[in-house]
Amino acid sequence: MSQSDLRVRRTRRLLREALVDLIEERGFDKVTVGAITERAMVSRAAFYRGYRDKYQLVEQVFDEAMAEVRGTIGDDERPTMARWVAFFEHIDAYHRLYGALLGRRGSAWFAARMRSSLAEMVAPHFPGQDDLLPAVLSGMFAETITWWLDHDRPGTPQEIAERSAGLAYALITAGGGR
Amino acid sequence: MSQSDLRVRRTRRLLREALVDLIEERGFDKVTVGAITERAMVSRAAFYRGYRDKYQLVEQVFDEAMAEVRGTIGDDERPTMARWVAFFEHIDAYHRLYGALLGRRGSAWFAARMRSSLAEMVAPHFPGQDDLLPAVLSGMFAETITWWLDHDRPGTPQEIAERSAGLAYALITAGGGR
DNA sequence: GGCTCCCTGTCTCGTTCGGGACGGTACGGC
DNA sequence: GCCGTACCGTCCCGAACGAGACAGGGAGCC
Repeated sequence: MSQSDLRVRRTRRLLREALVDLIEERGFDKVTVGAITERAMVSRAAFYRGYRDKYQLVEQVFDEAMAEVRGTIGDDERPTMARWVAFFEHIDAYHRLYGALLGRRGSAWFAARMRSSLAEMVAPHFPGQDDLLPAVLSGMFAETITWWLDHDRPGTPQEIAERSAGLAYALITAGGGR
Repeated sequence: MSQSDLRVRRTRRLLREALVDLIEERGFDKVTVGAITERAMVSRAAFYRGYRDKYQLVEQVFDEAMAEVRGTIGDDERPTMARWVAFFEHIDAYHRLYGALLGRRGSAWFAARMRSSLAEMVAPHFPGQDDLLPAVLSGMFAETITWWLDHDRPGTPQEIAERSAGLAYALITAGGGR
């Protein structure tokens, strides 16, 4: 019920945008709940009705974005080039969010969380193995994204997707044989 | 009381921004109340609690901006160059609003209203005369602003202020002698 | 040790808001 | 003609919200 209430969706959106603004301005560590709510024109009480703290806000914003990209990419297919491209197009569309969270002003806590999320997305493609390869792949992947965003996204999403895919396949054929 | 409620101020701001967006996109005439509230993430009921119709929204947004510029310029001084510059700096800061309202996609109704507002600002400087000179001055003034905004504000506010002031003084010395 | 700030997280009460339905008007297609 | 569609403007009621106060926790400074 309340999930679809326009006020709830609006509050979430305003808080999300204020969060990204403030991370860009002063870095995640220096962002306070009061500053977020002031920028968002939302009361602190409303913030705490929806979130435990600023960390949970980041998690939820991130989860929503990941859910969206999972939806557009699809779950059960093998990794094709179209899916790589779709992923980087998603990063491109949300570049302010990811750049703020993963960049120099982001938080190490979140970067680690993102790597583990990526590992979970990758792992099903390598059944019956331990989780070293997914972990390394996701680390490489996260690093590629961070580099791309920190350098203001040079080239098109297609190009960076192709380069990233090339690196990943090299890693898989080299170390994936067991 | 309710004027200072954060929700009221937020609603006004969201509606104002949505209005400017939509005028830029489709022109004032094609903007509906439903489209404004949808873009602003505000209910139609909330809109009608605050405004009679879209025209009153524009009027109030415009009145707020004019009140602000009157405040920064001051009321009782003679027109100095500093005041001309301050005025164009205001136009510059709110260029999306004025560009949307006065430009090709704006409304003739509003442009006329703006001219008469400018005439009211100018008239006190020419006491004891009929109102032809203020009317002509404000028309020229409005035209200058419209031209500047439609051409993406070439030059600095200072430069356009100086040119505009030069034109105005020429008009005054020519026709103001009576 | 004190003291002052600033921030956190929680709560209550009165206000504003959204959902949704209503009747009315205008326009266009068949 | 008679439909369907779209927008307007108004209303009620329950839900979300803001204001403001509260206790508690650091960090810095004298």
